[in-house]
Amino acid sequence: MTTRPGPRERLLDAARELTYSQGVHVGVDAILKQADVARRSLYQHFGGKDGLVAEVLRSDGGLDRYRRVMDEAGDDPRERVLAVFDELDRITSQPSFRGCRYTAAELTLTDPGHPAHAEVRAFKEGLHRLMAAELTRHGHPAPGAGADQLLVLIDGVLAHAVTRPDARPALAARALAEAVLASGA
Amino acid sequence: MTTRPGPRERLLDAARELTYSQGVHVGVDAILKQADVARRSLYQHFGGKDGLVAEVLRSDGGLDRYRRVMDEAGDDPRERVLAVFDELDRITSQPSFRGCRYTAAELTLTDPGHPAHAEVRAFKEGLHRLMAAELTRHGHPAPGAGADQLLVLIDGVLAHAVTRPDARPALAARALAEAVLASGA
DNA sequence: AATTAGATAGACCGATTGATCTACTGTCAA
DNA sequence: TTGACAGTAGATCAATCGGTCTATCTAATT
Repeated sequence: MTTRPGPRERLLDAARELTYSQGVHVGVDAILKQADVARRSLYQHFGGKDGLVAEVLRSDGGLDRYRRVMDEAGDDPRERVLAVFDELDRITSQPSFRGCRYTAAELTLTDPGHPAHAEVRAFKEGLHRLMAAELTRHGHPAPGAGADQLLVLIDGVLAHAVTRPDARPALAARALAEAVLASGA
Repeated sequence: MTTRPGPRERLLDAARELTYSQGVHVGVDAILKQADVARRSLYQHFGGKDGLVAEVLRSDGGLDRYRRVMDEAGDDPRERVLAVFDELDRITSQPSFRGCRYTAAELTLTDPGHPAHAEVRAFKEGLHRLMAAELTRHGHPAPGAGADQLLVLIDGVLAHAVTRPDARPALAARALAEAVLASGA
């Protein structure tokens, strides 16, 4: 049998799910109820709701997902980058898709001092490094600028698909990603 | 002297400013205070906070801004489209920039029945028509798909610039917009 | 001058927010 | 057995939320 995860893990899992489906403004009560955890445990482990939300973003493993998708696409940098947009098309086509967790946190949390902002920035910087590395291997003349373009495309897909998923923005972006890759022919 | 606008206009102005700088979760009290309007007037004119927020989006005139920017760029469709991204670069470089009002509303308001969602959709559909018209004049072989690409770029710029404004995402997107325009050579 | 509609001021409501607190339970090690 | 500790359960707190209410005032219409 599988041992039930500890309160800390249960809190993270519940918060991860609820903050995505309901937004970061879910009540603490709802998270506690779904995690089946005592109120005190939340403040013991994370100091408060802000700390929990930030830790959800930090431990989300979003970068690993991108890495895995690219690794499954093989060795060719071109195929690896394009595979990201194929995956985005799958993700944004699901009914449960509700936008990018990081962008949503950035736009929803008004307070500039909220610890979540640092996690969002760290994530996007990490993604930038990831893409720049691929472009470097591909022989792109300006991997940094090219990665900026890819990030705009990714964020654009995730933002636009919330309102107009039927437009299949990931496919539209895929074609433009080919243009980015063509820069380093 | 200029006559003071009526309560309805003052409410819209205050809500427009506060929902952008503080997010749509600003309290009704803050809006009433800044508008210097009685509580009752809000419910008389808009039925409630939801109605006010939706009307702010509907009456924002965002499409007119895009039209104006393009008109000031002259007649050439290519120049008109690229001018949009030059303007986006200016907007996203301002310290007061806090992201796209429509995307923020879409991501922040969890309730699918919120009247704001219809306004967001109407705005983006209108923008799509606007861009498709330019591409048609430009001789683009698939104006609808091309407009989808431009919208992804625009949303991407506005989403990405919140976290990484120094990357100048509008300039990165501008180069890709040229690729979109080149499709209809 | 009388009537009426719109605006103002502010008390008030129930619900919910995030957070703190005390008291109790179970487990494991010394 | 004792003590330490993490977790549970739940009362409780002040603050805030959106919304309704009554009462008063004002300005335009009749």
